[in-house]
Amino acid sequence: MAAASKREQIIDQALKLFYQHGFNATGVDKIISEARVSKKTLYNHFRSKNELILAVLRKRDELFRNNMMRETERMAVQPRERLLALFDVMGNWFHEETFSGCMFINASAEFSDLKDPCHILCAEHKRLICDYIEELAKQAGAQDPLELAKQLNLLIEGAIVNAHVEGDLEAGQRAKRMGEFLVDLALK
Amino acid sequence: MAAASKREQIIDQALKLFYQHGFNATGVDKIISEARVSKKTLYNHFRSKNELILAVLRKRDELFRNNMMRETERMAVQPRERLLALFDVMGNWFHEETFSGCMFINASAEFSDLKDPCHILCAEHKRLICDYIEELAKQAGAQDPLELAKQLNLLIEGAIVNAHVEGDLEAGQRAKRMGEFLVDLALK
DNA sequence: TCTATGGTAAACCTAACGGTATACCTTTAA
DNA sequence: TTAAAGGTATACCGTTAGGTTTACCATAGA
Repeated sequence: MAAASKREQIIDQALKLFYQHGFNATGVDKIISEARVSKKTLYNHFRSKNELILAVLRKRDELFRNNMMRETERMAVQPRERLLALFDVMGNWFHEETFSGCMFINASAEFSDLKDPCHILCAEHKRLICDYIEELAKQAGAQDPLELAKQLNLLIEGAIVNAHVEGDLEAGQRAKRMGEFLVDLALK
Repeated sequence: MAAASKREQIIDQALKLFYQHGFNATGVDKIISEARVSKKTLYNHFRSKNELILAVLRKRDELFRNNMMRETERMAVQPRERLLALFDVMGNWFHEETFSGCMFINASAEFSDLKDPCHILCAEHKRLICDYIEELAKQAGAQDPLELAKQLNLLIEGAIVNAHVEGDLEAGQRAKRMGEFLVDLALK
């Protein structure tokens, strides 16, 4: 099998395990066993477990944001409606069986030092999501697109935590109702 | 030294370490060394590391909510103002040097199974906080105190994540502005 | 005064951790 | 055809994990 494919195989399995059980709780032995590769192969592709974690987070960021944007733009056409569709996309995610919170919030909990490369990647991910919301807010003609984006982003993060910690699957709808007020306010 | 005191000593040090570095990343050897007790003593008081974690979470819940209520009620007298003072209390917390996010959100990330005793305790903590906000909302004469409480709770959780993951210390103020809007709406 | 009780240090247990080394096998391209 | 590249399994490394055991010491209540 091609090297690139092995690499993806490792990342994909590591992503599943890290997401479901956490980073420190998941050993490399478990990863190679699930990915059906040898330890040598893993260490050929990644210098250390930490490098693998970074690769996993980068892939997750890519997958998550692509999916978020694709779904949002599929569900609504007008910018204002797209801002609100964001909450529906989140709500659907909460209802998935494998939902286990936001991987980047989870990672920040385990790598809490703000200067830790993993934590930096998490902050970057959140910033990119905020950028996307700001772009939608601009298209919708918001008075202060950045402020609206930060507000909606805060609502989304609150909803994710609500859904994960308290198991409140309706958090997406609640956040959407709150978001509607803010969007109306920002667009009027 | 009295037994009860040793127990508290262990819990206090474990709390610091778990909060700063996470649960799985903190070994019992580190805890006993920092708490200056022998391993035997730790295992006399706690059946396992997991039991210690539960004890730590219970203590953190008690300390955190007591402080939250005390500070909120010290900062404002009128129920409406107390609802908003909650965000100031959070904002001040974010600015503390030792701030490392919400310990219960962090714990939920490492013990992601909803049926895990640790996760259950985290959900309970969040519910108790919501109960307190609901009580304030009732006193303020909100039309739907539970709904308002859930909304403000979501804002608080969003602000905590914002502050921790992105290092945005102004998240408390942003959440307060959003909260003001919702409180006005719920009281009119 | 005696004896639990609960403390101590330190050795020890097994299992798992992240990571390396060895030896061999398969694919692929010059 | 051959040799490099990258795969495999497996054994191994030192360290650390959670947890137990041993032997001894200090205090306090009957």
